[in-house]
Amino acid sequence: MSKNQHRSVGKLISTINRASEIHINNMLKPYGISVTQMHFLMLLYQQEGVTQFELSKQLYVDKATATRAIQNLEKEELIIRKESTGDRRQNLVYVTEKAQSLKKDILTILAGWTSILTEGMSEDDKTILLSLLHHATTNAIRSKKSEKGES
Amino acid sequence: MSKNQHRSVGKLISTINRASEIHINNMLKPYGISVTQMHFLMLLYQQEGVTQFELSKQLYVDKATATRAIQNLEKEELIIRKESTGDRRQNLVYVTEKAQSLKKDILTILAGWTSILTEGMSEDDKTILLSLLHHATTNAIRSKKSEKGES
DNA sequence: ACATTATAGTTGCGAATGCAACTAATATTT
DNA sequence: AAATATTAGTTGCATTCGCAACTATAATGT
Repeated sequence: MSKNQHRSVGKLISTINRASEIHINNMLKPYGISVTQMHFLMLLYQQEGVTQFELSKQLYVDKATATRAIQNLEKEELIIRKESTGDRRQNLVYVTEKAQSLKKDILTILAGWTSILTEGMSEDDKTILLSLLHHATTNAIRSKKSEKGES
Repeated sequence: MSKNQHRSVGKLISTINRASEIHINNMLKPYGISVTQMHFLMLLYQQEGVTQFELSKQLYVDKATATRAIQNLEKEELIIRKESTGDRRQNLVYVTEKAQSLKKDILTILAGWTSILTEGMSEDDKTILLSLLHHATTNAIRSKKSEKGES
């Protein structure tokens, strides 16, 4: 009765996240990129010429993390950076052809992990889970902002 | 239409987890412990005289992580380790009085964060979220095991 | 009983990340 | 237009974690 009684949302999420990182990092090893770098790539498949700061905001990571992730993606020749002509502080980021050719593989890896996580759930459950997680994410972000000097 | 289209379970969980760690670590700073160390403490509030390896299994973290977390908890005088008499390889871990006196605070911090995460959800939704996360956790752990040499 | 194997815990290492301090460029104020 | 403040990006630092190698004990096989 007392064992495993403590199953808070936070603890469960932490456990899932650790497993996710290990699994996806292993799957991505042949491509020379990490989970976080993959998430940057996913954003860049949808948007061209975004700044690093904008990417860090969309992923809710520190801009220093963005710098390093993007540096590695550039080293792997998956993206290129162009200094913005309008504002020379900004780097605009673009995916390369090589990244485009990897897109299908990456989507497969991501979908594979999602399907492992949701194995045994009904389609409705999957939808509900996504919706509730999105709700919780919004709450988490709002809290994070209000603890700083938000707007 | 294309913005924020990529909202995979894994990405949402990663975002929530990052916010969780930052928030709870900040709240725990006065106590000199981290989120992970808190999770160890939570287990130890329910069980006396458990081995480090057992604790690492219950939290699904590497045993090296357990070693370091428990070392720090010992440094903070929140737990003590006793070499098992039956098997001298094992360290049996016990919480101290000091840890007991912190229990209420820690539970409050944890509950506070959970209630931030679930703000605006109905009671039913909270139950469903916990249940689906537990389901996903089970899937994640099974996958992790089967990728090694499981049983 | 002795040799081999397995197990609990520790330590070194590399990778990742947030924070804070810094640089360079732009925006704002006076 | 000169001075000040803000912003994008980078870098140093401290912390954390998983993996792999190692030590010591214990369990198993012959």
